[in-house]
Amino acid sequence: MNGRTAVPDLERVAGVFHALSDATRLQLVDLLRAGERCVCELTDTLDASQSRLSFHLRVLKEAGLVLDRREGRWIYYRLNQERVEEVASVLTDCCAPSKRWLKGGCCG
Amino acid sequence: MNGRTAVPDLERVAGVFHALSDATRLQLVDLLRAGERCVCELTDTLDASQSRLSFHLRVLKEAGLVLDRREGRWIYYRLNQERVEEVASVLTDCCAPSKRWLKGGCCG
DNA sequence: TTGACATATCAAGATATTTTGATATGTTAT
DNA sequence: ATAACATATCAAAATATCTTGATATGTCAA
Repeated sequence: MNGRTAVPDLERVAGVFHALSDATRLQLVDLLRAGERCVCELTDTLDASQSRLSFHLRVLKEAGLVLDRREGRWIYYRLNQERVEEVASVLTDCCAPSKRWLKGGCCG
Repeated sequence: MNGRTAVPDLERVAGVFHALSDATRLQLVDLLRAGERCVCELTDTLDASQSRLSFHLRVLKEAGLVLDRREGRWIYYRLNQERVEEVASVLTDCCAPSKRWLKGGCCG
């Protein structure tokens, strides 16, 4: 991005935050905190169109924040606790100045 | 957003995550973890154009993640620890299913 | 009081994201 | 086999974000 540093984590972390940067997706995450849900339950609850939620679920999935599994015709989504915790720790560490944060940061 | 719920926090939280969803801004936050910096130090370190960093700093500022103060011709930016911690706790709570998360969430 | 410096803001173009409606894919019941 | 269902994907339009270069604002030094 700036031609000098190669910080592999940067884009990935930014991608996870991007996945969390939308109100609809935050609502999805909020719903999934209570446990696995199939897409139709989510569309019902959020009163959102099928393709719209499908899009947002894909964004969350590609960021690694949710996992899915098929059961019959339904596809169930659930939080990927591990990934959420990993990102939570980025922010937690952010407030603990002694800890290294983004690998290879450019503090010169 | 979906016409049924009024979740004031949602957009604000989404806004903070959006501010964190860009590699340049994450680098800025990373730099500021070490303490206050003026814009010219940041542009030097990141080798980014002045107006570009100014734009990104504004995004961070509008999200409440950084604060600034003028000293002479320089403007110094620093992390707003409080806000960072607040957002960190959103994610931390996300992994603790018992706690309420987004106010007025739409779990029916 | 002019010039140089540090930073912000603006407008235009370049990119990326989101929504919508249509269609495709996979699954089950008949 | 066919129809109905649950979901994904696609293409196009609508929006939003980012970058760039130009200009504006505020501050200091000469």
